Amino acid sequence: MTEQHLAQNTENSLESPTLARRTFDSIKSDIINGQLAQGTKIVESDLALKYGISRGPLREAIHRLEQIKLIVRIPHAGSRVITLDTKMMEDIYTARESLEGMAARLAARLMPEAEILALSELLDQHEASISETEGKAYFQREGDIDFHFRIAMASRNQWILENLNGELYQLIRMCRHQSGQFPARAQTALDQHRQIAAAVERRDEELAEILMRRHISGAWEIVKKILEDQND
Amino acid sequence: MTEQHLAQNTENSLESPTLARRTFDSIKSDIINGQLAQGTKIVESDLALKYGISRGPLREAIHRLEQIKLIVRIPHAGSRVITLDTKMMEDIYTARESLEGMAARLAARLMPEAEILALSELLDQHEASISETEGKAYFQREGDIDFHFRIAMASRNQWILENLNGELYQLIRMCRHQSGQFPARAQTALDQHRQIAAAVERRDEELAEILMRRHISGAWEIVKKILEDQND
DNA sequence: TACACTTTGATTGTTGACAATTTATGACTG
DNA sequence: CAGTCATAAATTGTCAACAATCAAAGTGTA
Repeated sequence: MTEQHLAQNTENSLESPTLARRTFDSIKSDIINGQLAQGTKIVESDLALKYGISRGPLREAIHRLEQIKLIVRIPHAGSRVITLDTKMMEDIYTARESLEGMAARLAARLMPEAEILALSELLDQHEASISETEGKAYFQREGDIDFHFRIAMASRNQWILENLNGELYQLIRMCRHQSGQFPARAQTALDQHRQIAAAVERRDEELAEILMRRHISGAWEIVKKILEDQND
Repeated sequence: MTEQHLAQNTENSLESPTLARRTFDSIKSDIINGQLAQGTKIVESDLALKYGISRGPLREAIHRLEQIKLIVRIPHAGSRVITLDTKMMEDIYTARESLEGMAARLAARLMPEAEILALSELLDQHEASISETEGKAYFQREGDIDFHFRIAMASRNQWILENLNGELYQLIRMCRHQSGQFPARAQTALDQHRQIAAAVERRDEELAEILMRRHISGAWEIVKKILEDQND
């Protein structure tokens, strides 16, 4: 277990100049893909040993993880990996609906033609990947996030971009991972993405926002059902 | 200068059990009300001395200040107090418009009657404070934030609440402070608040959201003018 | 004089030890 | 036997010293 983390560290050592940052990345992916289960108690000395570093940088990593809400922390009492419940996910999807709706509006106003073209090509790729023999569930997920990421980028709004990327998408990724495979909604999602892209291309801010909000609240309805079915 | 901070610390020592947290609060208010000017270089050892603590907890405070975007930080190069420019404030007001619009919608759906009543009484107080001889600019500002805070609370959405309180309002407070006194827009704002409250009372989600968004984008237009006038 | 290089100084990143606090354990008492 | 208090273990919070890194001052050369 130590070896894999060492490998990961040396692998990331180019992109993250600081030890705390690299550890943050490591723990983050460990949480997102479930290697650190929800509700796990975090003991600083144990984790420091596991990742082969001292408590100082580990502490910094934990604090950053707390800020993006992957870890819950109580002074003097310790910290645990977050446990996703339905209410929290609803809050997150609602906030995302609001923020990404605005992002779509801004994208319709500001996105350069070249980027719109590239977005359209991305959707073509997705179309192709759906036609291929399935099993590309993972690819579809990342493709979905990719589309939403580009809209967020196009908003040219730093605050919205950072919060979607840094916090909301992470939690949604985690939720998806824990909930296992999702139903084959890929075609529906792609159609909606196309409509949104079309609205952006027509510079129809109002429509772009409305469609994005519908798209996300629709996604939430499905996630919600899955979460509720799991609680049986 | 040391004395005031010591006083502040002992004052907060009941609510914040940890030294890092208290220092975080101290530096935060120092930044917001301008005692630490924008763009000031932050030197850890200096600040640690100034606040009478070690670099460890100070570092934690700085990291949290970075997360709420009051401090900008570059690895190995140090950190500075943020400098508010027009673009950043526009991003923040836009994000706020989106989030608080959603909050108003949720408030219209979920706010209990008792809270709506209390909200109405709050607005009565504001009305009274406006009638009084002026000079209550400070009070009006805090009153304004109070109203928006209650709507955010009523949304029952933890994520939205935390982000409005923890980050956006802080930056807006800071911007207001730096921009000096604002024009006497109190009556206009109060009227708009009343309309929003009325929409919430009627459980008209759509209208509540629209009115809130107009209210905030209107506020931004005014702030924007002031900021642009300052750049002469 | 301008430019590249080296070296020095200052500042951040990291570490391990120490202090303060909480939680768990167990004895004592009603 | 239940409940409460005191003690002990484990864990977090804090500190001061050490190592790594960056920015600037200074030196030498074309």
